[in-house]
Amino acid sequence: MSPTIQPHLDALRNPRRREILRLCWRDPISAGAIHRALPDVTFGAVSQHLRVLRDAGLVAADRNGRQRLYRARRGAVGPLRHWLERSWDDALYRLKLHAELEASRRGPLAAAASR
Amino acid sequence: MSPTIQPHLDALRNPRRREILRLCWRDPISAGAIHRALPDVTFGAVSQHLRVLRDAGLVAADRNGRQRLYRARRGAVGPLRHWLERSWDDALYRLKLHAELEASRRGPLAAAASR
DNA sequence: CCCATAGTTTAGTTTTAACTATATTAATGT
DNA sequence: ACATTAATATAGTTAAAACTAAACTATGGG
Repeated sequence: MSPTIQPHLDALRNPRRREILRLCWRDPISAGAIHRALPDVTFGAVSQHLRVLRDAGLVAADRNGRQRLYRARRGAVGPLRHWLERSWDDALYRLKLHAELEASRRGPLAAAASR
Repeated sequence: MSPTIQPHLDALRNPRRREILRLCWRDPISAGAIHRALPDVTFGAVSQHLRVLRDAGLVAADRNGRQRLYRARRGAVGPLRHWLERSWDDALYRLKLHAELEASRRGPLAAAASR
């Protein structure tokens, strides 16, 4: 029912990883640059976060000489958004209510038939 | 920047809690009924999950005699959805590209002025 | 008041996440 | 080949999450 959102939720749950994802959202950025942007985390920790994000499919890396450029896979956030909409938002629920209301406006018989 | 999504992410990250939230999504349901619907979790654990969901504002409880009826606060999922859209989806990004494209169509000068 | 039912809370344990420090791999320049 | 830079991987530690079992609280019926 919720096929692949678990790793996405796990990845985005961590504020540090959200920050890292933001850092590579617009333009590709090297792991080292990310590390320098986050003063109080070791390089190793950053690399581990990047691995989680990569495993979740939220970022991708391209080799560029001896550094690795990370970029957010922007579309990868879509499924989570979609899941949120489908499963949890009240949009569908309201749609249903609206439909029933419409049906009842067309008269009791029509409303009963539509159920 | 992301004001209150942390507890929501923490709460929804756990599959068990997602299931519990689903159980009280449509109609109010007692804690005991939730427990009975989740065979391999103790009552205590269910109660703890409910507390997390309650603290996150995702469910509310009404007393009904000696039982407590839980119901999902459907609208509470909105902020998370909104945050996802604003922060992470590529919609804004595409909107920006689209605007620049439009500007460039109106001629180089207009495009330059719009920047 | 006493007992049963419905839930919550607490204490303690196990599992998992996040981190540091260190070792290791891979690419480049000399 | 060797040293340097950029990054990943691993081992071990600490902190947080999830769970169980048992104690506790509150409500309603006799």
